[in-house]
Amino acid sequence: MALRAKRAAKRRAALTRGRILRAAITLADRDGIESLSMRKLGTKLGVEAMSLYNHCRNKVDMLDGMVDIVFGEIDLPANGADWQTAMRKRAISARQVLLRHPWAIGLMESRATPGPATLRHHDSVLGSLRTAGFSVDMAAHAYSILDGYIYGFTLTELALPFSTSEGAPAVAEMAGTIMEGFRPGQYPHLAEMAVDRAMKPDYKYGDEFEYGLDLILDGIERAL
Amino acid sequence: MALRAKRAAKRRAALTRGRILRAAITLADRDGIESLSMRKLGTKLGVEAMSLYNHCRNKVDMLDGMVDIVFGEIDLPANGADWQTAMRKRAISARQVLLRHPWAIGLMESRATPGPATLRHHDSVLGSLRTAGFSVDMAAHAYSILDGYIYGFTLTELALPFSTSEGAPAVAEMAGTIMEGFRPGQYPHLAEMAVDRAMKPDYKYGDEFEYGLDLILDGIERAL
DNA sequence: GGTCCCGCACTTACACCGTAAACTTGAGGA
DNA sequence: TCCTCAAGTTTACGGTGTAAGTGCGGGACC
Repeated sequence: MALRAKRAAKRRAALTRGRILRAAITLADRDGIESLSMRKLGTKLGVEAMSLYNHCRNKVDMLDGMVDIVFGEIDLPANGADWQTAMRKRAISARQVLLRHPWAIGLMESRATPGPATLRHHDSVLGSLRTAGFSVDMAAHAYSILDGYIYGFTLTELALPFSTSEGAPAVAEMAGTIMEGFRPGQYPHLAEMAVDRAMKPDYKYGDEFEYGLDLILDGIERAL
Repeated sequence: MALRAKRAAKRRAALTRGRILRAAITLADRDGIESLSMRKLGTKLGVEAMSLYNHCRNKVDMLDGMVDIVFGEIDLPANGADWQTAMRKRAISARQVLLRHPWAIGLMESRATPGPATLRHHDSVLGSLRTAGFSVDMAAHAYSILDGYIYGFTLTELALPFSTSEGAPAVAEMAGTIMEGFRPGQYPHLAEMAVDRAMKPDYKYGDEFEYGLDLILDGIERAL
């Protein structure tokens, strides 16, 4: 009866696996994954750390859940479009999601058990390719190369010592200070690259992404 | 004078940044990076944890050093060969090194300060491309796409729930048990892929690597 | 309405972590 | 011989994940 009202009247909304995971993602986005602890997460939810263990088997299980939510944020390939535009949109969405949650890509390494959103995503991508006429082998090739590129590019991008959103001034400065420490001519090609590109005022490494993506999509089409 | 002999006569060989880093890499390779602690590393070297801080500013500095050593293990592109074979060999070497040190790829994400071996490697690759006639822009494109693919593919490969060396039986079994939990037809394309490929006795995901690599190399050549 | 049960949050405790700060020690140079 | 100083040790502190036990409050039954 007034069960709902009573629940709401309790000092805090009911703790839930979903609520925990969402709060954990928010915290990880803001402060980085290495600073995410059960105690801090509990505090944020107005609860003791140990209460979280009523909803997550352990921290690893929680991280699994977080990764699966992130995967769920990636756009699934649209059904109607041709495979190239479908894969292109999916790749761009995936990169955006991974940039939004920089910790997620580093976690993938150790996630052994894919969650439902992850599986649904994979199934949907494979379905899109098969519908477009890809053989099973060719779909596997295409998926492998595309996902490899998406993850790897974004990983590299995140490793760069500046936030992608602030952009050019930061990287120019950074490249400058890094190069200062060298003997002149020690890394000539690196220096050339820095002067010609990285230190230009409108340089954004992220712009490279679509160049490589299109090169790969062309290559796949030709291989069909 | 007999300084050398005296040093050697001390109960243990002198502690050195290099010796620490090599021991840390061995430990990380064996037990995983998350289990590498200063105390365990000290014990392995016959020394207290705090002694390590005489040679490494802190743990992050030590991890930086480890990553740089790993980078140094990757073959530099040979000078004489044409750029395609040079890049091909480098990519294959990089994948092998990263598989040997699975923790390294996850660490790259947060390394802000590249070490000397890392810089030398980048400079050498860029030099190889520029010598082959690539423009600065085209060299940047090629490097970005190749490295993205190498890291991403290897990351994906490491995320698979089986060691690449043991190969087919493990993944077949794994794919089987994962699929068991689903409603039939829930992930039809995933199931098709599993049956057609992953559960075949001689399936190795690693074989995909060179397919994608060659597709990318072809694409780059055509873009020249 | 009274009773019981049990889910869920809490408390306590433990082993481990990175590292700051103060100490000991032993060899090299003056 | 004494001083200096680099390099290893000891101690300590605040943090971590989580096992184990406690207690409360609402829902379900008699």
